[in-house]
Parts: sequence; structure tokens; C-alpha cells
Amino acid sequence: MTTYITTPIYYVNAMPHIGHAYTTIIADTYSRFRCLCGDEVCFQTGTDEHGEKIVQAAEGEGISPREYVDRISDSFRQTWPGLDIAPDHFIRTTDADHIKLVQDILQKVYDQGDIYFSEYSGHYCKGCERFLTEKELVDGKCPDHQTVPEEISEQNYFFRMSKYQDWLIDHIKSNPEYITPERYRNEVLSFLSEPLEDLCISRPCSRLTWGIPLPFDKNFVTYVWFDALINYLTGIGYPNGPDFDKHWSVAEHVIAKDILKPHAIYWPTMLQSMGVAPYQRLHVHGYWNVDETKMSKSIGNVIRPGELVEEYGVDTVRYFLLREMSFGRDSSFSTEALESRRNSDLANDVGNLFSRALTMLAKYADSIVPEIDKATVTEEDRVLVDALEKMVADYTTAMNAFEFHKALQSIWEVIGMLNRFIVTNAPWELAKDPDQAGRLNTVLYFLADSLRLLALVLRPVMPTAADKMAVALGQADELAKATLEEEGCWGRMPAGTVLHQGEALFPRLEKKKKQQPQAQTQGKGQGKKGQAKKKEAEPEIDMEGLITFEQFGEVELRVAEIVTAEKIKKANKLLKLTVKAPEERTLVAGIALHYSPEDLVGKKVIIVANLKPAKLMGITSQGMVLAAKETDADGNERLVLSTVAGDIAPGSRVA
RNA sequence: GGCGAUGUAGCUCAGCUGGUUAGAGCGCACGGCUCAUAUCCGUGGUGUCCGGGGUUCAAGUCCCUGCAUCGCCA
Repeated sequence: MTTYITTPIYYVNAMPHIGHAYTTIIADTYSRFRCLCGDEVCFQTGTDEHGEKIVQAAEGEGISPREYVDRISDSFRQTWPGLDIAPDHFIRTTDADHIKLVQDILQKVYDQGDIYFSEYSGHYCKGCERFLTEKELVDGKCPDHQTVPEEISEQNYFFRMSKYQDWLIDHIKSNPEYITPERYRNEVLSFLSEPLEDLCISRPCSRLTWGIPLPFDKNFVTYVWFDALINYLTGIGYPNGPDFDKHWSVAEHVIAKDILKPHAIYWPTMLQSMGVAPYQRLHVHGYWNVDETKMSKSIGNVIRPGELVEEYGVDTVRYFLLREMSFGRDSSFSTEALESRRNSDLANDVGNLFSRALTMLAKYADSIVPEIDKATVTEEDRVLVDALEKMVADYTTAMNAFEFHKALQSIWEVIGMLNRFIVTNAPWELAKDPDQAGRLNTVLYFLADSLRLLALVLRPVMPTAADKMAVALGQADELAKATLEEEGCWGRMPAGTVLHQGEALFPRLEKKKKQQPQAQTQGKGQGKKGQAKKKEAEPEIDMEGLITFEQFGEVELRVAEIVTAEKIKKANKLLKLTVKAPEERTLVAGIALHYSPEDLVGKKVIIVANLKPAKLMGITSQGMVLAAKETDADGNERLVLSTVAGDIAPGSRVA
């Protein structure tokens, strides 16, 4: 069997963030899983490098587009190994073979009459790189960029997408797994229930030169989607590469929901036009929100995968992303959730299981896997074996269906069973009684072989940790090349195997102290424990209502300068503020009865900077403004904003 | 405005074709063990299953309607 799995090629106008990482980890995990199933796998990712935005970004940095895309493309390429992501092929739309293929395909589609020339005019927004409809304009401006679009009359080439609409509807309806999860399939079908327009696939060179020239008209370059989608073919040697058919016949794409339409509509119709069979499956996932807000550069809450790996380690990051998001839906990312997964699922459940089991094998069997004493095998043991084998089956089903969270759930059920198995069998008791030596060996063997199975199924999700497990189990070589079919069943751990208990797989994370004051800076990790103990040992005098210095330190107060202020419609108490602290933030403050917007601009106030964002009247407030309140004898309230006594830069910490 | 999704324990979510006392994990409380990474095991509680109507012997599960959030389209 063969597997061909792709991520989208990432547009190089921004550095890799957690969303890119998630898509790519999904593809990598699936790739590794199919390897485990014995497949020959091709896993491709890459970068999309043409278009107007790239030219602008390069100009902004005073370098050529070529230099610019080389740099960003490289940063993508170099991000992946740190996440244990191992693509077989990294493609760039600026690769020579890709450019040639795009031109060949354009020529072919043009020759057969599916591309035509046409003129139209409209409001073109440079920021959006597209024409906006009348309805999209707000006060004559682009709602996203707040600029007045240019009135442009333009001639361009169009792809006859509409011609393939009926075919596409039929194809999607007769192939329920073509687009999954189902919600996105429905979304596409609903979109297709309206007449499809043809697709504009060119830009005049007068407006854009950073693109692939149309082979039949050198005054135009290819517009981004026609160029980008074809990468999925280039990478596997279309049309004449020896392995093209083998790979394309099983092609699967992973994407985030924002690029559903190009992949579910443009791409299949393009393929149909050029006479290539449709891909097999399209897997669509949702977004990671950050602390309940959309991740965006302007809010400044972009999560960088590299930083997470540095702090938590690659296995924890991969496990968290795969376990926390149910594929297809949006999820929220928070370090609290990540730390909780790390400590309870990884450190307590599986890490500690390995640790205790290996220790017992060391103490009671000299770290050599004993023989089972068949006479002592119990009914409960068989229940355990059944559960393990059922886990492997459920895991396989879920992984194939891209339900990674379910696959992990079924693994963790077994981990729970194993921890209970240890308690009910209490090897430390058996060890005290020489008559129980046979039973002890049986129990220890069961543990060793169960750990082997765990190391096997966890490999696609956490390659580094799985390697450590394999080494500890004396099965490094065996597990590295194992398949589920051969090694995914009970009893394959050879008796006599020598074990090597190593470091803890997932050390518990100490409770995180947020932004500690410099004076308290300590070496990370080691040594911390002893200190924590000392602190706890101090007599806790009853001091109800008082908080510790550390507790206070968790509240992050900052000076913020109010940049804009406006009333919120339908709310008589609320004002929407934009402040500099030092990044721009939006706050909603309940001070409208006491301050008018124009009095506030320029004021420096004190805000709570690390308050969980909250939505008020549809506006997400990222923090709160501090104010003092008094109530006089008549019950009238007076409210005064807190501020600082002297001039100080916005963003300064208050402590 | 049209279409669709979601709304279940403090939190994150399971609950397929309607059927006995509504589940899991985390958190919390109490108890136990000592092999283990202050880990593990056991016990426990709370839920107007978004509101309102309806179908049915029986509804979280089906129908209608309202509300909220989100998405796609316009």
C-alpha cells in the first residue's frame, strides 16, 4: 500500500505559527501512522511564494522578492525538524520544475478551450489583492484595510470552472468521504447549490510581475491559486514520473478551514479539466483560538511553535495539539490546558506507569523480562489482553479517520487499566512470598509487553518519547521498524530482553510562576523542588483574606495610554478604548457615565494586563482599567480613574 | 437576510438509529497503597441535558418555536 499526504504550501508573508504547526503535525502523524501500517509513504509540505503581498513585504524590508521568499521559506523548512516533523518532500512554487509544470498545464487547459479572455471592471483593494463587490464596501472603503479601493478596468484570463459544477456536485455526493468532516462537505455542497462563477486566473504584468508568466500571453502572470494548487502534482512527478500514478491515486490533503473553497472547488475542477482524477480525501480542520480570542498579529497573541517546544518539549506539544482538538472543530489554546495535559496525562498517567513498571522489573527481575508462568495466568489477565488488542483496533480506525483525539483516548483507557492492574496485583506483595514467584513473573511480563505496545502506538504521535520508551524496553531497533500488523498484538516481547530504565519520560512541571520579578530569577528545573518544600514547610499562620507576594505577582498591572475612546451603542455604561501598553489592545470599560470619550484620549491609566479576555457587547476586552469608586450618602456614585503620578512610558509594569 | 453547526456537571467534552437511577477526563473532598515522577487506586456530590410548546407508554435523543454563540453565503 501507498500513502500520499500533503499539507497546504504556506504563504510566506508571515512566520510559522501554531496553526501552521498543527496542520503539519497532523500530516506528519498520519504519515508516521501509515508507515506503522507498513505503507510506503510520501509526505509533502512546502511554501507558496508568488503574489503581490510578497513583493510589498520584500519592498518593506528593502530586499528583492527572491531574497525575501528564500528567507521565509527557509524559516518554515527549519521549523519542522524541531517539531519532529519529517516531510519527504519540501516544495516551493518558485522551483523551476514547478514553474514549468504550471505553464504546461495552463497551455494544455488553454488549448482545449477551458481558459478564455475577458474584460471587467470593479473596485480593487490592494491589501486584499482582489476586487471587492459593492456590497462589501463600507463607506466606500475596504472594511479590512480602511482604504478606498481603486477603480480598475481590467482584462484577464478566466478558467471555465462553471463547466464542471454539475460533475463536482455529483462527485461529492457519491463519495461521502471526499470531504471530511461532514460539516465542511455540507458547506461545500451548499455553496455549490448556487451557480458557480468562472475563476480569474491571471494578473496583468503591469500590476504584478512576481508570478509565473502565462505561456500563451506574456503580458500576464498566473494568479495565486492556479499556481499554488498544482504543487500537489509537481511534488510527485506529474505527468511522467515513474511513481506518479501510485501516489496520486491515494492523494490526501490536509487543510485548515480557511482554504476550503480553493481545495474543494477550484482544485477538483482544475483536475477534471486537465484530465487528472480527483484526489481521494480532503481533511479539513478548525482554528486554534488563543485564550478564547482569535489568534492575530494585531492582538499580539500569536503562538510560536518554537517557543512552545523550548519550554515544554516536542512530545508534549504534539500530544497536546492532537489530543485537545477534536479534528474539524475549533479549539482554544492555553498554556494552562497544555500544562494540565502534560502533568495529568503524560507525567502522572503514562510517564509514571513506565517509571513504576520498569522499577519493579529492575527490583524483582533484575531488569530482564521474565517468562510467563502459564499456570498462574488469570481471567483478569485475559481481560487485559483483550482490552489491549481492542485498543490497537480502535486506535487504527480512529487514526485512519483523522480522529486523533479518539485514538489517544483509547490509548489512555488502557493506560488507566494498567495502573489498576498494578494495584490489584501488587507485585511488591508477591515479591515477599517465594511461593508466588511464578505469578510475579507473569505479572511483570504482562507489564513489559503492555509497555511495548504503548511505545508502538505512541510512536506516530510522539516520536522522540517513543524512542526513549523503546530504548528503555530494550527494543530500540525492533520498534523502529515495527508494523502494527506484525508487532501490534499481544505477547511479542521476547522473554530475556534486557531493560534499561532511563530518565523520567515526562517530568512533572512545577506550577508556573508568571513573569517573576528579576530578583527571584532562579535556574530552571533542578533544585527548585527542594526550595518549594522549604517554603511549604513554613508554618502557615491563619491569615484569612491576605494574599502572598507570589499571588500578587500573578496580577500584571501596566501603565496604558488611551489612544482612542468611543461609546458603545446600546450600552450606557460602557466605552470601547484602544490603549497602548505598549502593544495596542482593545478594552471595554464601564466608565461611560463618568467620563466622556474625548476627555480620555492621551490619559495614562493603569490596567490589568493579564486578565482573561471577555466579550462585552460583542467586543472582546483584553484587560480592565482600574478606577476608584465612592458612593455618597444619597447613593450617588463617583468614579475616578487610577493613573500614575509622573510621566512614564506606556507598557511600564506597575508593581 | 438565507443556509448550517453548536448550546449536557465548576472546566473541556462523550452520548449512534428515542427506552431502566444522564456519562468520561480535569478540578474539588475524603479514604487506601507504597512499586512509582507528592505519583497510583477507591469513594463522593452537584446537572431546570439553553428556554417554551408538541409527538410518544417513554425524549438529552424526534417535530415546531424562541434565545445565544459560531461558520458559510448574500
